[in-house]
Amino acid sequence: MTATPTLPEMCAALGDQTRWDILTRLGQETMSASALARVLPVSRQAIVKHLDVLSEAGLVTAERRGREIVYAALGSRLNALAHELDRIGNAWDTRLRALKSLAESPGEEHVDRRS
Amino acid sequence: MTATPTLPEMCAALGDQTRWDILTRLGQETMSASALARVLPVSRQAIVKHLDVLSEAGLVTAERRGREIVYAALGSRLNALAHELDRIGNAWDTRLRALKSLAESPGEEHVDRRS
DNA sequence: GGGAAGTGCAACACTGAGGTTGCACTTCCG
DNA sequence: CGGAAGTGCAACCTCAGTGTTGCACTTCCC
Repeated sequence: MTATPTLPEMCAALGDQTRWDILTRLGQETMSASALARVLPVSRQAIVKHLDVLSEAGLVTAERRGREIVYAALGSRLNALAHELDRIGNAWDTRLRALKSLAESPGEEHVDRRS
Repeated sequence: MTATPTLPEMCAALGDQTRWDILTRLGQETMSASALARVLPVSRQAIVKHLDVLSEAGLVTAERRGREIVYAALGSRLNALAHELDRIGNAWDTRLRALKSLAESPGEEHVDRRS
């Protein structure tokens, strides 16, 4: 068990569509890298790299089964991350409420920076 | 309010150290891009780009205050993401438990794919 | 008015993430 | 044995993300 990945590292591991495709499959049934490559529109080597990232993040387990290696999605790290994010989100909002309750200056114009 | 970002998109927005630096600051006090640039070791333009990403993900709010734009960290989206991740994590683990309880074959060798 | 502070826009550079292909090696099994 | 299936390793390519600099424009305020 290597050092627990940092928060940005965990999120980065989850910040890729292909990796979610893999995780979704592995959440339904355990599969090998080759089996995943047959199902997903990427090469086996690409899948292996993603599995390495996911393994490093503690999101999948690898289990050798004779000639192949079977992977499975692991929920515990995801739950741990969820708890941490929830805690942080609550902290932000409580601070915001505290500021608003004592400042509450009018005439504020909201800006939409989204394209 | 644009379309809600997908799960990988949300995670990708949170998968960068500099953005967490920004969010941490904005979670403590509202600041402008220039103010953040004075505090963090990156240029203002880099900060602006990050703020665009964060705004797109609904993680910060922008409020024009005269000549400057003040940003604040917003927890609601983070909480929503946390709930979704928690739900998914639980689903994975229940499936794993179900499989293990009826397969339970011995002689399994665990492989460590981490470097 | 005019300078200081803040933002907006554009062009550019660099690195790393994601993906591919090719080949060698191990393992299963007819 | 020998082929099929699976994995391991390495070189390579491409592009988007992160960051920079420079300049024009708006806003505040002495």
